[in-house]
Amino acid sequence: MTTTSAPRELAPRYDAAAVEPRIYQRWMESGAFTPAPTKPEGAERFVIIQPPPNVTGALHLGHALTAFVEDILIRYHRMRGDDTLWLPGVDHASIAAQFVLDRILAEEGESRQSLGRERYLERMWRFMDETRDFIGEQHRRLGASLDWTRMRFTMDEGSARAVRVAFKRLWDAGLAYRGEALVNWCPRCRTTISDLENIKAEEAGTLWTIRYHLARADGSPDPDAWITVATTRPETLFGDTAVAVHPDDERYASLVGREAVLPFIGRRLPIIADGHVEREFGTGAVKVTPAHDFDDYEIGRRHGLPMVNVFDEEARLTEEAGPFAGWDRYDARKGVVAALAESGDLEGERPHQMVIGRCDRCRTVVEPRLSVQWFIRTKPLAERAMASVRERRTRIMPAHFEKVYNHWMENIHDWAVGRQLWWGHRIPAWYCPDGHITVTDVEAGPDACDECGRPAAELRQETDIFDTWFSSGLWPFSTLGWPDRTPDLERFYPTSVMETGYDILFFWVARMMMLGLFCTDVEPFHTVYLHGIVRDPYGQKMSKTKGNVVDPLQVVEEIGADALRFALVSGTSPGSDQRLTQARLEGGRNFTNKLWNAARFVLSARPEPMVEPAGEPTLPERWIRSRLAEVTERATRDLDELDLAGYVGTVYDFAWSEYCDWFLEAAKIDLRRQDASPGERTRVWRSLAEVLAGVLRLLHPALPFVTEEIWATLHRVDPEVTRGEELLITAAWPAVGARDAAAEEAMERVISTTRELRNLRQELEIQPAEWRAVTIVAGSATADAVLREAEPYISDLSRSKLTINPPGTGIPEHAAGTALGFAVIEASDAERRYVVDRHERERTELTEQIERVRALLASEFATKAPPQVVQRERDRLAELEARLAGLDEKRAIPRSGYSSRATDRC
RNA sequence: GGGCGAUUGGCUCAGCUGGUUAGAGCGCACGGUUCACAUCCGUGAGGUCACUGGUUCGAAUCCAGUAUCGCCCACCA
Repeated sequence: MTTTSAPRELAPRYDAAAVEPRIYQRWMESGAFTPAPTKPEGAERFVIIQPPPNVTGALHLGHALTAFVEDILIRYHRMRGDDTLWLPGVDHASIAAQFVLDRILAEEGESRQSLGRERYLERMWRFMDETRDFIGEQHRRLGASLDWTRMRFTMDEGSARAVRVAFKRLWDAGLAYRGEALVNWCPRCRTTISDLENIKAEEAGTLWTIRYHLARADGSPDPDAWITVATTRPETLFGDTAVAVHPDDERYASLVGREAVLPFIGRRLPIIADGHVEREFGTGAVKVTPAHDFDDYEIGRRHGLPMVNVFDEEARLTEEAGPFAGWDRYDARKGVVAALAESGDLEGERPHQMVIGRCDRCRTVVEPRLSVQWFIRTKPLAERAMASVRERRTRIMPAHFEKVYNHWMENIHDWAVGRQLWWGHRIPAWYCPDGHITVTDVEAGPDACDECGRPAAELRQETDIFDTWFSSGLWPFSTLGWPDRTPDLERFYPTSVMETGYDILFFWVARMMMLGLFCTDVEPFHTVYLHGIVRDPYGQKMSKTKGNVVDPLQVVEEIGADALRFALVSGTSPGSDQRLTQARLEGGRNFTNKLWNAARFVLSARPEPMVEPAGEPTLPERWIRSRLAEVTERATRDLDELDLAGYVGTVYDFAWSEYCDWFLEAAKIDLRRQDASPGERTRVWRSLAEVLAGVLRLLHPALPFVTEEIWATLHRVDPEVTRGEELLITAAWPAVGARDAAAEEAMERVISTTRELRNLRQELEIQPAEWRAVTIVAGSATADAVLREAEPYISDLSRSKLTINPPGTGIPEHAAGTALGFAVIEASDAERRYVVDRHERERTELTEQIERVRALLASEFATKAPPQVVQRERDRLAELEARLAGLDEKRAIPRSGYSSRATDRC
């Protein structure tokens, strides 16, 4: 670390861009991010395994939000002395990585094909080495206190082994199998994709109606008899193996059992009845293409139809398509339609809204494709995963996502885990020439075929790799050493909170639950915290194409990571989207600035010499400490309940509206009093500094940089205030102090009174700089005592030369009511007139209010509401009546004033 | 076709298990050159809590329905 001078003051302006990296460096050097070598005695576990960002990705606001939420929780628990681990990682993201590398290869004049598997993978690893640290670097800039010594990668050795072992166990348990099924195929990525990666949306299409001529006895088409089918995909016609109608559809009843002839190639198609067909749709007759449509596949299976594959892996028509063999699917569509039109068999076409699935990665229209694939049998896994949530062993926040989770789990399909890509974990299955399958978790592969004992040399490994989410699903424990029972696994598993966007609840959270329970017999985390999407100010999703993307790092450069963190976290609510506006960002920046300046004042106000504190604490001192106690309690509770916006808001309000607005101002007055002794000054300053220290501790998880920077100076200036704790990141979370209800109540009245005086001055258009004489007649003995103690504050903060009269002193007509008694302001006749009028209005209002409460108390409310609530209303009525009595009393008194009966208005 | 969520001052959002006069930030109006901060300070205006009905002594809050917006799931070619 560079040696810097050690200033005892803070710079006039907080320069986040300069301070933040320096502070981060200090944290790194302190080792604060890494858990102690052994678990501290009695410490509770708090562990978050970071959702690994894609290795190829640039940091976006979603990552930033995740990092901030997790960092706040980790810092909080670290300060509490819990056994804390936050483990970072990156995901190898098969398809996404391939996508990016393909582009790079294209620039280099190469391609996947030109390189071949081996050289391609070498190139990929080189690419990984170049980009792997990128996202971590960005997280460091955000202030994320991740334990970088435990950095993991879903393609590292540990993950690879976990993948093999998990798959072997699934295979042995009969939960992994290989079979033929219709899967989603992306013709551009040339791989299977999961249901989740197949993004469906309404699109405009065309519905064609086509005549299929009935077959005559010799199999030739009858030119005069036909059945008209409706289709949106004429090009799949070559894969038709039947025509289906509804069993109860009388229009076609006579045709069921006959055959139609497929145009172009003359295949004979049985006309079958199937309940799945909608009579109302199209013509009520549908061509059945089992190899290229999920519905038709089911029909085909029910009726034992042949399944004819007409597309190759790039969705070009195969030899099955006769004259159209080799055509692209969309060219073929046009060609088929044109040919049918020419032959007169195209009956009609009309525009049609339909749902089209596109590849999540490349937006290419997904093609259902019949192929032999590896599957995970998910039903039994899903059962357990649902039970965990139902029985509260894992809690989902917000709770309503439980329904979404259950619904998905209940309707889950088997998971097609194979991908026809190169970059990823290769499925550890070997085939022998006799068709036997051997699955092993041994990296080198099996010695021999499990079934027939053929030697390894004759076995051939599966070329498919796993869906990226398979290794991601093992993440919470593969990162801790599983399948070995490592000390880390023992100490840190299961983890505490899984924080991620609700948009990957199924992709990832659901799979971690299923695989976690299967592999480790325990839920991988206790709480799933789902955050929403960060949108632009108009509620639009951010996207590169819209050009409305906010780059977190740019924001950090401009206003600092703390400010961004404040903006994002104060707007977050689990499960809900938020809009990020300039105003919110400025709010964050302003708050760091406010803190900085408050601290700057505190540091500069330190009296010299510092001596033994002396004297009793003032009302503001007692008040602020009591308030800090309450805020500490609330902030702690908010954090325990994962209400982060609540936590930030609580401390923000306290710091700004109570500490800065009132206590700081009150303390200034005490520190500047001529008659204050050094001991008293020391005491007041200590209160100032200690409460500031309390605020810094409370705020550190939310605004780690600015609080740490202020802390450093505070510690240098007065280590007693920081209790000798040099670094805030490892300082103790504050304990809840004692409350002082009397002080809180009294100070509240002092504040109200001050406000009322300011308000009155403004209404009377008194110049802000002008000091006026004000006499306050205390409303009660208590108020009298409070007034005498608070006189300097009320005076100074309202620019009043204050005189305090005891209760019962005469109250002139132009006195104004305040929380502590009547205030008589030195005034001109016009001003007096104004105050008198003002009080007429007040009197009317008061009378109305009293009427309302009386009516309420006369109603059933009095007998049916809980006694406590009724009592509150009674108390309120008494206070209103007392105030009214005070007003009346005042009016009864001649202007000269004289003593009268005391009334307790306080 | 199912399901979920939202609807609170001009804008963005808080309002827990129903309980006084519904809060905040931004914006707006007025005022502020003193020793933390104009990235600030002070004062103020502004809300039939989407609508209809119900439960209740009492509803922004609970229930039912309606409307609008958004999202998720789904096998009408």
